[in-house]
Amino acid sequence: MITSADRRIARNSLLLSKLEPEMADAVLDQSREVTFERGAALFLQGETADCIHIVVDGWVKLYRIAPNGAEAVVCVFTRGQSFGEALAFQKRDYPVAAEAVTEARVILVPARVIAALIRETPELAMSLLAATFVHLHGLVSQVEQLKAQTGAQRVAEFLLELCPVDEGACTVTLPYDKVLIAGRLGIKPESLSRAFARLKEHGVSVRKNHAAIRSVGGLRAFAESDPAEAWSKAL
Amino acid sequence: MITSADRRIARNSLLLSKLEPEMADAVLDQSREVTFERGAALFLQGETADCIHIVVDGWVKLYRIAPNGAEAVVCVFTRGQSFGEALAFQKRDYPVAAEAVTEARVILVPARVIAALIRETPELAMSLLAATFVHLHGLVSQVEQLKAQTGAQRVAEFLLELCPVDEGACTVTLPYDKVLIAGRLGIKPESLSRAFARLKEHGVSVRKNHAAIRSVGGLRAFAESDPAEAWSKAL
DNA sequence: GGATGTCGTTGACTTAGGTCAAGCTGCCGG
DNA sequence: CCGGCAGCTTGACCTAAGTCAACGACATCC
Repeated sequence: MITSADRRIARNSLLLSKLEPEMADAVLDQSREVTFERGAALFLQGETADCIHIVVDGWVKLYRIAPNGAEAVVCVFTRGQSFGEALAFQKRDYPVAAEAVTEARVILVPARVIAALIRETPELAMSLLAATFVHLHGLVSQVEQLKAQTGAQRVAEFLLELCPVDEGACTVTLPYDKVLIAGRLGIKPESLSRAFARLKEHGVSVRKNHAAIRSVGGLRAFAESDPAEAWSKAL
Repeated sequence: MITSADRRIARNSLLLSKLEPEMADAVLDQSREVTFERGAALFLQGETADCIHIVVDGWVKLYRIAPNGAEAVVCVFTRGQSFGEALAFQKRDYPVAAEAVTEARVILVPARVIAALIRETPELAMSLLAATFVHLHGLVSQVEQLKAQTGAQRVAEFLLELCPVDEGACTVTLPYDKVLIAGRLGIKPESLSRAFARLKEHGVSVRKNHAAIRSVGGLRAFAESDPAEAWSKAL
C-alpha cells in the first residue's frame, strides 16, 4: 500500500504528471513501494527490465561498469524522479545498474501494468516518450559538458543547478557525498577537492556539505568561459 | 516522390522496421526527400522540431554549441538511421543542431503525420519508443566511454565498431574526415593523430582513410584495458 | 580514553591531452 | 609548372587531471 503523501510525490514525476489523476492512481494501485538501504542494488546491468522506478525519497545512482572495471556514474535521481520508462514494456535488459546511495524509498511500477494500460490510453505512450526525451536531453547535455568543459567548470555547473536563484548570493547543500559527486562529473575525488579550492577565487566557499556562492552570475560566467581563459578570470 | 530503392533503405530504419509494410509506405507517402549539400544545416539548435529524419545517403552530424562557443559532436548518422523520433509529435525544440558532413539525402517525416497515425496504430508508439531507447543507450555508452577510457582507447573502440569481423585481421575505411572523428570522440585532431601513432604498437596502421588492423582481439584488449596499464601492453 | 574506519584534503609526481606553430602532403586552378 | 589551400602530421611546450601516499577531521565502538 502506498501512502497518499507518497502518491502525491509520485504523481509529480514525469511518468505520471501528464495523466488524469484517476489514471495515475490506477497505475499506483498496481505498484508497490520498496525501501532499499544504503548501498543496496535496485537492479543490475543486464538484468531483464520489468519495472519503471519512481524515487519517493533518498538518492539513487545509475551507473555502468566499463569492461576495464571502472565505474561510470550516468545519472543520480531523487524524490519525484522516475527512470526506466523506455524499456519497461519491451523485453529489454537494463543497460545500467541502479544502487541506493542513501536509504531510499522507491515505487516499482510493473512493466505489464504499463503494457496493459497503453492500448486504451494513448496519453500514457506520450508520457513515456516525453519522459524518455527528458532523459535523452539530459544525456546530451552531459556529453556536451564532458567534451566542452574542464572538470572545475563542470563542478561550477553542478553547483549552479542546485541554486534556487538566478543572480546574487546563495548557499546550497551538497546532496550526496563527494565521492559520488566526483563520479557524476567524471573526475576523481582528489580532483574535486582541488576544483573546490580553485573555485574559491570565483567566490565559492565549501564547508562540509554546504557551499556558499558569492555571485551566481559570476560563477556562471566562469562555468561558461572558454577553458583556455578560465584560469585568468580570477575573482 | 521517394524512389523504391530509397524506400527500401528507409524501411530498415528503427522508426519503420517494426511496422507493417503498408503502414511504412503510408508514412513515406506523406514524407519528402531532400538533398543537402556538404556543410548545409538540416536544422539548428533551438528550432521547433517538426520532422523526424531518416538518412538515405551520406553522413549527418548532430552537435551542440556550448555556451563557451565550443562545438560538441553528439552523434553521426548514415544510411538507414533515423533521429528526432522522441520530439516529433510533441511541441518541442531540437536540443541539438544537424549538419550534412557529406552531400546527404534525407527523408523528412512530418511530425503531424506521426501524430495523426499514432492514435490508430499503437505499434507506431512502440517504434518511437524503441528507437528513442536505442539513442538513449548509445548516449549512455558514450558517457561511459568519456568517463572510463582514454582518448586512444576511444579511438580503438571507434575502429572496432567499424570492423566487420570479431577476430583476426581486417581493414576498415574511415567513414568521414579526421576532424569529425576527433570531434565525435571528444579529442582534438592533433590528439587523434597521436592516438593513431600509438595504436601502431597495437597492430593498427593508418594510411589515408584506411586502417589495417592486425588483430581485432588484440585491439579490443587494448580498448578495454585499464588506462593505468594501457601503455605497458606494447605488442 | 584509545583503537579503528571512513571521508576528505593536501602534496609530490606523472601522464594525457590541449595549444601553438611549423611543415608536409595532395589537389585544384591558373 | 607553379602558387595557394585544405587536411593532416609533427614537435615543443604547458595545463588539467590522475596516481600514490600521507595526513587530518570525525564518528563509532570497545
